[in-house]
Amino acid sequence: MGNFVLSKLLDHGHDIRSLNLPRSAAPLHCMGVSAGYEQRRNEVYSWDGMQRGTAPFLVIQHTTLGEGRLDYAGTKHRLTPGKTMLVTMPHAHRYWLERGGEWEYFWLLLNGREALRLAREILDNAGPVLEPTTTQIDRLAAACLDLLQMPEPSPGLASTAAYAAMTSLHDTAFGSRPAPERTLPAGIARAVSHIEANISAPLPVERLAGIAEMSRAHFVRSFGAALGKAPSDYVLEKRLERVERLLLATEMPVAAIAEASGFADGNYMAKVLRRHRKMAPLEFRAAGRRASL
DNA sequence: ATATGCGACATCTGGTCTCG
DNA sequence: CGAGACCAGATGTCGCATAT
Repeated sequence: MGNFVLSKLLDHGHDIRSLNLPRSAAPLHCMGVSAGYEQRRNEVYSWDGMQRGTAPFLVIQHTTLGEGRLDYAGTKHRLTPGKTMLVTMPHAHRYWLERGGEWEYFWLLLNGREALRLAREILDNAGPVLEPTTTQIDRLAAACLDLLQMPEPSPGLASTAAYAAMTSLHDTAFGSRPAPERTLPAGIARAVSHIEANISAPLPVERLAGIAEMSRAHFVRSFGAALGKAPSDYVLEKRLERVERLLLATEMPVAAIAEASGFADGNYMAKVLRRHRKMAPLEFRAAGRRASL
């Protein structure tokens, strides 16, 4: 009967660690910021989800002993051993230790768009309190231990640990059930289908926001929450997919492909392709042809 | 409580141009 | 056709205000 990694974490003893990583030139969207393993007893311990700034992040806290309390938008939960709490900030919730109580847990603090997107999906589906299987707990504990013990922290390693934690929670919340058809908010869905239908036309964010009937700032926020990436990134990906298809499936010249894919000219298209695929257009065409022989 | 709008900001990118 | 320098304008964010 497992929990091998969990016991290693318990052996590791109480500890807290914050990683102060430099801002990367190529941002990772699921990032571990800090982690810890602690015991609280007979003390005042309370966190309010509205009082922790406005920069969004999320906390995963898994109880190993004792009991914590969570008030999540009016619903009260008991956090007993084996239960994992997932909360995002800012949000109307509070978690605390009852007077005279005892609470032992390990926790991870993450940020990044993808981490928040996953958290939102999990919260929508399963709520803020999860009961992972033994294996899933071990995966969480391993991620926590990784963040605590990482000898030379780097954005990549911190992201790997954070992703491991989120995917464990994902499995807890969704298991192997088939995905329920994704329902995007109506405005975002309108914008997305407009993008797909008009990929060869200019698609400035301002106009997409108009189609979604939102302000530009709010549109970018909602789009990121729903799809895990910025609108311009999404558009660029769609354009690139089209460019690649046309390069491989047709003999169209570069300039024509650029126009058909929404790029102003072949020159710029080549620059983008090079940045994302490390290949010039005709090089990509040749390489693809070679690979399919 | 939550969703949305507003305006300012620093940063990034699309598009142009030159050259090989 | 492709690489690279350049920069106005576009983009993503933030803190805060307002609406539902």
